[in-house]
Amino acid sequence: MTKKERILSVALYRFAHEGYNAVSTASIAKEAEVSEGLIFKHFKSKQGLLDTLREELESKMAAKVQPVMEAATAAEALHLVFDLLLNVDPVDFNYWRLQYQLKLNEAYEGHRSAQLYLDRLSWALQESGFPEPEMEAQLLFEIVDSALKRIVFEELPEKEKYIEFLRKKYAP
Amino acid sequence: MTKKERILSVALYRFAHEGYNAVSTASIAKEAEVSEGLIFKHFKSKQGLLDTLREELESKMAAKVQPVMEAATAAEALHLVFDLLLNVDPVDFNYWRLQYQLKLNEAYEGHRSAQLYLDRLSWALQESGFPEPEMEAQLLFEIVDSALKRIVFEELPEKEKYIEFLRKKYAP
DNA sequence: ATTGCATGTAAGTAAGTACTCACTTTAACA
DNA sequence: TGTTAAAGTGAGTACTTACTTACATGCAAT
Repeated sequence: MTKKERILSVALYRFAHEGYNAVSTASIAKEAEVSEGLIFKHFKSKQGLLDTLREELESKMAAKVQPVMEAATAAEALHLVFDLLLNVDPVDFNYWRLQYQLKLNEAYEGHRSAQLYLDRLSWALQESGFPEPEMEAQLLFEIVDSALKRIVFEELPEKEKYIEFLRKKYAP
Repeated sequence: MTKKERILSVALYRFAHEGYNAVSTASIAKEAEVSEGLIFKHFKSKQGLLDTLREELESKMAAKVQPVMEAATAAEALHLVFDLLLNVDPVDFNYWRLQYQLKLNEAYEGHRSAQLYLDRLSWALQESGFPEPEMEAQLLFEIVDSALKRIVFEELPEKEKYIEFLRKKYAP
């Protein structure tokens, strides 16, 4: 692990758990055992450090969603939505926690890709015979999002049971 | 409006929109047009100011949930869950936004009263014939919570339509 | 009248903030 | 082997932070 990677790793953990503003560059440097100046050599500013983490986060999000976007049939797409929840890698938990931190403040641009995902859900639900596919898609989106949140914050002990319970409602 | 109330009002708005750590006592004092020292006279510390807001928030939450807890029948309880969403007072939006800020970090003690609310939903859903009332209650809780979130962050334009869509699923 | 007390302010303080700068070390390569 | 560029440091910068202190004002009760 290079020093640069150590900075990123510490920053990800601290930003995800305590929030961007609560964490100082000095404390990141100390925990990563590097000089504070090195943070600014590599990332130009504290915001630049966050931006780097956000880029990593966004590519992870895109990869996660891809199977649903590329599924051959509507039924398969709906099935894969729940696989996505079953397969969250604990190594990535802090990236998702960071996402929930970022979503709160700034108007956060997950909007563009989120709309494509919503449209895809809407299409799949219509194909599957749901009478109000658009609202149903919005609801399903919120359900999956809140389940993901509970998973990464380790508040969902009976994960598998709960996900199967959800799946029955949309992809029986 | 007394100076004390002005401090609380500015702090609520800023904490809710920007987050506790991003807002300085100096900037609160300036916006409320009082001296910075007065904040510490009244609230002892910045954390004390937040605690005061949190107490107000908690009593507002208890009042919101009360009708559901005291409903005579299960069907009425479920019906009232959605009224709760329809009747959120825009004047209180910042209190709910603050709640979503606080929930993220600290382990936030909404847990005790949340469990009572969950038990109540579980009971109502069982009475209404849902086969898995506990998971269904958990799900309903998340659905209502995310709808409230979208309402107070003004991301739900067709509020009434969406709430009726939800109500049909639980209290037809 | 005088005490006491809550409300209020202006001007501090020490510690912490993000960030810079002059400098040294490391390591690949002509 | 000497040159070059990146990686890395540690001590500084100007500024902001939460909080304190000394002092002023109005006002009710003794």
